[in-house]
Amino acid sequence: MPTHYQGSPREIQALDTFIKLTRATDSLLSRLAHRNTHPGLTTSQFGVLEALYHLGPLCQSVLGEKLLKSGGNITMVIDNLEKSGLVQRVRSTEDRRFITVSLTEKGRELIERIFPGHVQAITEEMSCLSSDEQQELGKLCRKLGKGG
Amino acid sequence: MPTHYQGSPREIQALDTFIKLTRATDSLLSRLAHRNTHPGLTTSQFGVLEALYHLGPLCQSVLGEKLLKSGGNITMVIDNLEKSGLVQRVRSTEDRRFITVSLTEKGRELIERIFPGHVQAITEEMSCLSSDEQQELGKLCRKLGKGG
DNA sequence: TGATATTATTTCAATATTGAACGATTGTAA
DNA sequence: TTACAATCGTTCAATATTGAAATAATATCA
Repeated sequence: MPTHYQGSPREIQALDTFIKLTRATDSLLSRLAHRNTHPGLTTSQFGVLEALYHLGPLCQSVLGEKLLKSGGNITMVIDNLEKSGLVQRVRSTEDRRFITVSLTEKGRELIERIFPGHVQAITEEMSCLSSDEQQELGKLCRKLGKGG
Repeated sequence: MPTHYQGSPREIQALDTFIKLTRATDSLLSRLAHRNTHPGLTTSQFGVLEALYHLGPLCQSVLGEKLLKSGGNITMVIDNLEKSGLVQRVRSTEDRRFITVSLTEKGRELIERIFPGHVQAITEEMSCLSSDEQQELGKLCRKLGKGG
């Protein structure tokens, strides 16, 4: 999307880079979504299962931090995963404010089964970049992600 | 988020790069959202106004392509912008399937007023990367966005 | 011309997402 | 200890988002 914005060269470059970044990410996520790499799960649900799979049981607030989502959102996504029998809630006995969310057997079995296909799809979609380019992209994103 | 995934080196690198990319973008967008650079507008609404401002009047399907959103979504976002009096719908007379969406005076005045602040916020958030780094990031994103 | 396919938009159900308000619980400090 | 502050999760209203089904209009082709 061209912008024609009359700003300083620094602003124009920042805006141009920002647009390329967000469009590339949107486009990549959209292509991945259409591969149906996690059938029967929404992207958010898949993200929660993946986090619990790799990090172990987590309370909802930590889950929200990891996934960069609000508390209200986590409550709803966990609700739906719980209805599907993929995760379980256990209220902590030491501090009764916390609820620990963990995978059920069904949830673990599911994420273990579909995760390899997910990785393969990502690998294919990233294959337009060489190994060196991926390395460089990762480095720049790491720097940008931490913020100014 | 560490993954501990036992895949080929190629898969591990792709997954690592993918995670860094999506987290950097999420984090950047989240930081921008908290700057309240488009008060009273959602991010989607701002995106529509911005597109119409830079590209001129567009029909809804083209708007959906530009913004990478579904038709149903565009209908709702335009509905809300129309209620706010920021855009107007006009059904095409040549081909009555099309609806042209354009900015109202109020909409144009608004986007003209808030766009500079939006650009400034982006410039500040991107300032952790040098000009050369932004150039490089843009190039890599451009390549990735087009897909494998 | 008439049947069929394509395209643009709307509608709907389900889920996501946020921010604010709220209740429950725990920590803190006078 | 008692008031106050902070934290965790839920609820709610509004909007977003998708995909599928439905409608309307146009294009194509036999």
